[in-house]
Amino acid sequence: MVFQIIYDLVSEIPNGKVLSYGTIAKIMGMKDVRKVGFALHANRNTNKIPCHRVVTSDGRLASGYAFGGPNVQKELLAAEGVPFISDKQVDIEKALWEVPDDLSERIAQKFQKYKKGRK
DNA sequence: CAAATGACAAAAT
DNA sequence: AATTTTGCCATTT
Repeated sequence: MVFQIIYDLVSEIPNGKVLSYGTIAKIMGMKDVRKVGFALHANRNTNKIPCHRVVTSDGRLASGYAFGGPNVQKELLAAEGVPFISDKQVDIEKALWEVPDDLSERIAQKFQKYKKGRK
């Protein structure tokens, strides 16, 4: 399922970097960013999936439903060296991870393949 | 099976 | 400039 694809990508985010929902959607060629977050929320394997490295488009942390609270998320990010502009806003410009072309292509292909096979 | 839901984002007011 | 509406689709019920 697509959730797994999203998990794969998120799992590749290097330490100290973040991705926005919109970026993930763009990489996957997905037109709906909501289900990106939906995927993360559906999954509670926060120990396996670094969902704290996923932020909103302006670098702010996602809504309060983040695995234990935004404060925890901030802690985790700060501990990884993510630059913060203010209390709950990361410097998205500097912290945004530039996904390697080969990886992004691979992810996109996975999604396309899945989409094609589905129904 | 039809309908509701959802950690967002960009466009339109 | 700030707030509201629209888009959009996999998953779940």
